[in-house]
Amino acid sequence: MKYSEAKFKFISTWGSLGSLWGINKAMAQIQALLFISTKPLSMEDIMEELKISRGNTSMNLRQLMDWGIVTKELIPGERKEFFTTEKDVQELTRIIAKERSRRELQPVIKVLNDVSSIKDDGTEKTKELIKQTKALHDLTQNADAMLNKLITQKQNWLTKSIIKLIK
Amino acid sequence: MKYSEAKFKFISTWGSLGSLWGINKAMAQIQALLFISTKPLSMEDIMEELKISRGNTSMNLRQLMDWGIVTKELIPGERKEFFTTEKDVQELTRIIAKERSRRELQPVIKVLNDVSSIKDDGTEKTKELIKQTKALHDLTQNADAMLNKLITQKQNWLTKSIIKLIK
DNA sequence: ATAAACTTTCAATAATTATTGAAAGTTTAA
DNA sequence: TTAAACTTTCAATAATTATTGAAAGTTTAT
Repeated sequence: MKYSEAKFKFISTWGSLGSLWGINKAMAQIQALLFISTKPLSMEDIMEELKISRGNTSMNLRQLMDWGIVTKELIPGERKEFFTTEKDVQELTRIIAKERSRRELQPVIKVLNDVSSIKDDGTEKTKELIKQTKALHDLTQNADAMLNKLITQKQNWLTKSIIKLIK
Repeated sequence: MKYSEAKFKFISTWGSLGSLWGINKAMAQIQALLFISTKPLSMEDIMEELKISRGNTSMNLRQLMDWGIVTKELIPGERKEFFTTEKDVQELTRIIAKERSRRELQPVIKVLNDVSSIKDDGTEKTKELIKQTKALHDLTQNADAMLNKLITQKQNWLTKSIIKLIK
């Protein structure tokens, strides 16, 4: 397999995996491209490589920046903006976990909590609704706790990195 | 909050959370409805409750059965087929984890593995591609291992259930 | 074998989501 | 202040995905 073929395959595969992370194709592909790039890329570079429009690139770069995955890099003497992505995969995982929890899990936990606290009128169906909603509430809560654990490990990672630096 | 309101809220919330699990709205809503139902439901019941067409109901029930989440229940004296869902939330999590791993993670692991084994021609960009693809390969592998761990815990769960039964 | 009761399939259609491109907006250099 | 270089916005359009409904298929009872 040649480099260009491998690169293409990597970008498109990672792009389609995006749905697993809850991010769209273009977003995932931009991230993938930056991920294997050895230097920051401009909007022009990205448009060119991925054959996507300026608008699309702009919007998805912005979203990636909102998520905290991509950052602007200012290159002295250049008018254009350049972009890089978080290169540590573990860190990337943490960022995504945190964002998805905040955006998707939290609202669900709230609703499940509301629903599971309806008045128990003693009928079987009400009992079942309460019981099962509570079970899901626990599960979702749990998933959130797991994500949070992942996130707090960031502290350790950061600490370790700093220790490594000052040693 | 009244029962019917709570029920509706629960079904629609769980339905929209479906995307988080990688299943579509109707599929998630059918599962939610069965989840809080105290008795098996027929296709007719489901169509009626969720206001969806016969075809849609049929296709999504089938998919849920493919996933192993929903099972047909034969009720003596009834011509219609009735359906129930796995009621144990943990078990549900395991089934979904397993299916998603099989359907989505496995193919990605394969591609990442292929890509990361391209010939190292010594250039910086090739090195970066190999390095980063390997990192993602490890991550995906890891995610898969986690899901598998979750799945094997099923054994314990089963054992416990059986012990509980025979005690 | 027939017909009623039910389920599945699938082409057509609707709903949703992603993408484009050009106009409007912003920043920088001179 | 002007204009060139660049980015953002957003209405229009394209692509994708979900849903319908009716015809075809299957099963069961007589």
